[in-house]
Amino acid sequence: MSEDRRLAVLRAIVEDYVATHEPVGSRALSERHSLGVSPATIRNDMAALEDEGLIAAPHTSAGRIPTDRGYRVFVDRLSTVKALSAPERTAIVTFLDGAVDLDDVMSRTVRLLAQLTRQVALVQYPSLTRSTVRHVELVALAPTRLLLVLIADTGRVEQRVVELPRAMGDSLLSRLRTQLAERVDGIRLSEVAARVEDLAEGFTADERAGVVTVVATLLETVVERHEERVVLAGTANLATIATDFIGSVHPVLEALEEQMVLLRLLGEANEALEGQRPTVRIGHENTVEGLSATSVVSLSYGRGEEAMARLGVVGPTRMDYPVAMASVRAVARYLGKMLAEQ
Amino acid sequence: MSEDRRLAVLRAIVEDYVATHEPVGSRALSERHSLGVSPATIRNDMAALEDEGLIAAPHTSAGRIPTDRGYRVFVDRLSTVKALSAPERTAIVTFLDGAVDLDDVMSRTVRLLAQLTRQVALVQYPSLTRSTVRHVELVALAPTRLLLVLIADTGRVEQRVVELPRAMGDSLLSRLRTQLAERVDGIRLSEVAARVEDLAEGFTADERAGVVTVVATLLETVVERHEERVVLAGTANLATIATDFIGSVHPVLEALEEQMVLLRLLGEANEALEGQRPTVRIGHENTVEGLSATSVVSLSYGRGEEAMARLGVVGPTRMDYPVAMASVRAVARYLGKMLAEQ
DNA sequence: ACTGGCACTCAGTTCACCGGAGTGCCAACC
DNA sequence: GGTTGGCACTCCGGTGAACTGAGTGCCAGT
Repeated sequence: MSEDRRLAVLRAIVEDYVATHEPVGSRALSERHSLGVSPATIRNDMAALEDEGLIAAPHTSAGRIPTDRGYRVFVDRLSTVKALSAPERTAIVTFLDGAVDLDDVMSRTVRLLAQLTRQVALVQYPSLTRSTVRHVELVALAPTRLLLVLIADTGRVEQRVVELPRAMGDSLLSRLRTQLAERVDGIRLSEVAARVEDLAEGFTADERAGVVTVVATLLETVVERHEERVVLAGTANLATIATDFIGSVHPVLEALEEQMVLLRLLGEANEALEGQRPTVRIGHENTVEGLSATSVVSLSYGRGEEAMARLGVVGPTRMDYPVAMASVRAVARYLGKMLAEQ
Repeated sequence: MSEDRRLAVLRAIVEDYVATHEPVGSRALSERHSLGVSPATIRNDMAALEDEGLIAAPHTSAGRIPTDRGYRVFVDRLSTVKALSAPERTAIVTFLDGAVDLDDVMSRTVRLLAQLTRQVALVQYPSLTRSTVRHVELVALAPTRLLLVLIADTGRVEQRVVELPRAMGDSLLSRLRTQLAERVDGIRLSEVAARVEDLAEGFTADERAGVVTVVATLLETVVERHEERVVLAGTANLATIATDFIGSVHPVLEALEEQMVLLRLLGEANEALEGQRPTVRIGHENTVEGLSATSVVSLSYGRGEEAMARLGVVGPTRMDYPVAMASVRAVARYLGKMLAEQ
C-alpha cells in the first residue's frame, strides 16, 4: 500500500468534500478521480487514513470527511499556492485603483478579498508603530483646547483633542509646532517617544504645563493599541455556509464583532515579507472560542521588505484553501505595492 | 363590540407575539391579560381584526399573528415611547464617556445601541455639509504633493492627497494656507464652495495652477457623498432570530453590507429635532429589496435644534417597538449632547 | 497487493396515525 | 345586542414502523 496513493486519496477526499460538502465514499472517488484502482482498494487506503486520524466518518455507513489534521496535511504537503486567473488579477487592480484615501483603500481591499474568496475577509490597518511620521499638526480650537493631528506616511491620520491646563498663546503654539516638527517629522513612530521626552526642557517653567500635556497626548496616540484597527466584510457569506457550523452562525458573528478577536485571528505581522506563504490556522488550532470550526488564512503585507500589518480570510474548515491562499497572497502583494507608491 | 376592546386585543396580541414568537390564541390571551371577557368574545374581536387586515392566521387552526398593518396601528395608536430604566440610562453614559475621538464615539454608540435593543444598530456619521469647518490644513509631503486635511467641528477629519501640476514654494504655501483659513475656518461646509471659488484671483498667474488644484480637491472633499458614512453593529443578533426571515439571514446580511442601502434605510435627517418621535418603517413599507421582513426604527440626532445625521436599529417586524423606540431616542439625545460639548 | 462479492449498518424518507390547540358557529343567556 | 359555553371541525406537529440506498468491512480468490 503505497504512501503516495494514500495521500492522493486524501487529496481527492478533501477536494471532493470541499466541492460537494458531503461525505465522500469510495465509489464516488474512483469514478471522479483517476486513481487507477478499484473502490475496494480505496477503502483499504481510507481505513488507513482513518487510523492516522486524517479522515473520519460521521457515522457507520457514510462516506468520509477530512479531519482538521487531514486538512493540515493537505495544506502542508498536497497543495501549492497557484496563481490567480487573469480576470481575477485585473479585478484586483481595477477594484483598488481610484481609492481616494486610506479608509477607502482599506474598505475596498476588504470587500475585494471577501468577493474573491466568498469568505469573511479581514484587513488590518497599517500599523502605526511600524510607519513613520509625515507630519504633526496642532490646531487651536479654543484658548485652552488644541487638536493634535498625526499623519503617518501610510496616509493614516490620528487626531486627539488636548485640554490644556491654561491658555496657550500664538507664539508659544507656533514655537511648539516648529519644535515638534523638527523632532518627529520623518521619524519612525516607535522612536517618537524617545525624541520628545525632553521636549519640555526648551520651554520656560510657565509654558511647561501646556507642553507636557501635548507631549503626553502625543505619546498616548503613538503607543495605544487603539492603533490596531481591523475592518471586515463578507459576513453575508457566512449565511450560505451556515450548515457547517454546528451551533449556527451566531457564535461566529459574535466573535467577529470583537476587534480583539480579529487581531488574535490575524496574528502578529512578521518582519520578513519576501517569499511568505500565507499562514493557515485550521479548526481547533484556532484558540478563539466560538471559532473552533473555522479556519483562518492570513498573511502580512507591507512596503518593500517590511511588514506593516496583516490581512486574511475566515471561513469553515472545509474552505477551498488553494483559492483562499492565492487570493490572500495576491491581494496582500498589491496592497503593499499601493501603499509604497503613496 | 367596543372599538376600545378590539384595540386592547390587538395590543395584547402584539405584545404576546413579540414575547413568545408564536401565534397567540384566544384562550392564552384571556389568561394572560385582564381583558375581562371570555375567550369566545375575544374570538369575535379577533375575527373583526382579521377582517380589518390587522392580524392574520398562519393556518386554519393556529392562533393569530399581527400583520404589518397591525404593527402600524400598534406603533401609532397603542404604544408610548417609555423612558429607559435607570440602569439602562447609566449604561449609556458610562459606555459613551471616555471615547477618545469621533471614530471611537461612533463605534461605541453603535455597539451600545445594538446591545440595548438586541438588534442590528446603525449610526450615521455627523453629516459634513451640516457642520462647520474647524480648520483646513495643508501639509507638504513632497515638492509636488500636498495633504489637505479638513477638520469639522464635530471632530470629523477628512484628508486628501493633492497632486500639484508643479512645485509649490514655502511662501506660496503659507500664503495659501492663511487665505484658506481666513475664508473657511468657522464656516458651514455647505457655504465653503461659495467662499473659495474666487480664491485663485488673489494669486499671480504662475501660482494659480497649484491653487486651483487645491481648491478643486477641497470642493471635492466637501461635496462628495462619500461623506455619508454609516457604521453598523450587532449582526450577531440576526442569527438568534433567523427563523423569522423566510429566506434565512443571507439577503439581510447582504443588504446590510451596502452603504447605500444603510443610508436609504435611515432616511433623510430632518431639520427639526425637538420633540421628535422615532420614525418607524414596518416590513413592506420598507422598499429595500431583501428587507421586506424587517422593520427600521430611526431618528435624527444633532446639536441643539439642528439635525446632523441619523441613527437607528433594524430588526424583524416582530421586534419590541417600545423598547427600540425608547433606546433609539435616548441614545440619539445623549449622542447629540456629547457632540455639542466637543 | 489488488479485486469482486456479500452481509451488515444506519441515516433519511415516506406514510399512517393520533393528540392537541385553536377556530367558527350556534343557541342560550343577561 | 353583546356575551358566553358548547361542540364539531380543521390542521399542524410529533411518533413510530417500514423501506431504501449508500457505504462500509471483511474475506476469499487471483
